[in-house]
Amino acid sequence: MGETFYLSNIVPQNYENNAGFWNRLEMYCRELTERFRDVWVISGPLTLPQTGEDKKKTVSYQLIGKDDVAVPSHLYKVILARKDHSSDVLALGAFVAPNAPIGFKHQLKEYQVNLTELERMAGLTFFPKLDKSQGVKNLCLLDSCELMDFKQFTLYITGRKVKGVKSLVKLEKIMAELKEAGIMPDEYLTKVYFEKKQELLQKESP
DNA sequence: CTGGGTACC
DNA sequence: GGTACCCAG
Repeated sequence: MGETFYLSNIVPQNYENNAGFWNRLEMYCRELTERFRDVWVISGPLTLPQTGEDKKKTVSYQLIGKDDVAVPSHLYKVILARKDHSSDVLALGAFVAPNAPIGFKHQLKEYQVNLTELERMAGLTFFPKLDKSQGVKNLCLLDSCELMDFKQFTLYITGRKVKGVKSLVKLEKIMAELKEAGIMPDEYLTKVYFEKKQELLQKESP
C-alpha cells in the first residue's frame, strides 16, 4: 500500500479514460486470473511524438499543478500470463492507449502493439529474463482480449452501486438511471436489487 | 469498478 | 489520520 501511493507511482490520467476504458482493461486483467494461474501486469506512462500537418514530429505535453506535473500523452500496459506452473504456457500482450476518453466502440485489440515496439517507446525492457523467442503466445489469440461492452459494464457498475446504497430513494434512483440508459436488469442485478430493497425496507420502516 | 469531495472526532 | 457519508462516470 505504501509503495502504491508514492507520487513516483502515480500519473495524471484523463478521468473518463480511467473510469471507463482503463477501468475495463483492469477488469479484464482481474478476469484473466480466473483463466490463468499467474498474471503479471506492468503499466506506465508515455509521452509520444505527434506528427504535425508539415509532417514534422514534435513531443509536447501539458504540465499541471503548481509543481508542473507532466501529463502523459499515452498509457501502456503489458500483460504476461501463465496457464500453469508445470505446463509453462505463456501469453503476452502489450497495449498503448491515448490518455483521453475512449468509447465503447473501440476494441482492446486496436491498441495492441509489439512488445519490442513498446520497449523502444518506453525505453525499458520488460521481463528481461523471459526468452520471448521460446514460444510465447499472443494473449489476444490465446484469450479473447475482449473488454466488457456498454451493457455488461453498466450492469456491473449498477450492481456495485446497489450493493452500497443507503436509502430506498437512492436505490430507486440508481435503477431509474439504468432504465434511462435503456438497459434491463439481468437476473443477478434483479436479485441484488430485491435483496437490498428488503434490507432497506426493514431498516427504514418505523 | 474507477475516481472526486466534506464533516467530524 | 481515520471513519462515515455524500457525489459522478
